[in-house]
Amino acid sequence: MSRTRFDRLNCGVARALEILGDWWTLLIVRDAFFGVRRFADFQADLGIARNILADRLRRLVEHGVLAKVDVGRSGVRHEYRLTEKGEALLPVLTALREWSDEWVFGPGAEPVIVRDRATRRRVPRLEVRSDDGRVLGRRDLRTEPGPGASAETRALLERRP
Amino acid sequence: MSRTRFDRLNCGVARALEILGDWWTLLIVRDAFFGVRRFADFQADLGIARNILADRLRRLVEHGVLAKVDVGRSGVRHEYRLTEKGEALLPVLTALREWSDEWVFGPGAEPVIVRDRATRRRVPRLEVRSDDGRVLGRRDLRTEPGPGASAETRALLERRP
DNA sequence: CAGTATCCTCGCAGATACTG
DNA sequence: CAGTATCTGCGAGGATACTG
Repeated sequence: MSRTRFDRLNCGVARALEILGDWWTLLIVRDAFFGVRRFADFQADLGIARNILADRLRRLVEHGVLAKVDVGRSGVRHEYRLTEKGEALLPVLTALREWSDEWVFGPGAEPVIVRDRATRRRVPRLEVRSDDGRVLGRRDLRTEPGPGASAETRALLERRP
Repeated sequence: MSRTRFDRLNCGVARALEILGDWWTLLIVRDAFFGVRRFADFQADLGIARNILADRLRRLVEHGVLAKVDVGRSGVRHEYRLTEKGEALLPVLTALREWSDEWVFGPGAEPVIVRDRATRRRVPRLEVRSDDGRVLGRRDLRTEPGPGASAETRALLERRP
């Protein structure tokens, strides 16, 4: 059988993964954050096959993460630019990079450092926090059905104390 | 040719994706955060094939995200529990869920609401912030080579102003 | 219950040639 | 330059049967 699709699942993580969850997509988005905009530049930087790249870019445009903009004369050049929806992925990429910096590369071996342009200081770690500033872990959180919860989601959450 | 592997790439996002970037892995981790611990429970909840689930669990244990714990008598029951490294993925899952809640489901249609157990209040959005509390977007950030940067990473970052 | 062993099918991906 | 078309194949993923 073919791959199970997640786009009907009543779960935010699943839906996001249906769009972003394959091997290449988030790397393409990362490149977009770094300022890459042209087909050839994505291709050269990632070493991805041209047809795969074309497919991923098309999907990202369909989902509104990137916008394909005609630039220059006669539509022979295009650029792929992050939309607002795309830029909203910054916390996702940041969280992945920070996790990897700490747990895969190890502290002190990060390939990239990110600073606030204004203050020149390193950006504080991305953490789940409460109103009053406490850092929250899994056990500090309580999940409950939201307005968009399906019956299954509701049942699932109630089974789990 | 087979898939390009990312585990030699000098990039945090790529390394993280080499571990987490397939279709199922982050959903398994999400379930673990929800409190799922048993093979059969993962299988029933996700509808994933048993051999694929076994493979993913093994990989997650190898990478230290989950720990396989013998429980009960004579090693006939096991549980998979999040390690510290695994729990450190909370921001990643949170970022994905929040992005999806806002941009895929739309505001007011979130399947799940997350509250701070202590205050009962909803958890503030995960945002990249500066020391002084400003919310930072892509253009507010400056990336530079870190201590673990390879020559390629260094060159890449310098090409991009 | 928690897997392993097999088999099978597509989808993902790479390589290359071609086109407006 | 920015793709499309075509070929090819590995392997991810699904289904099922079996086992300690």
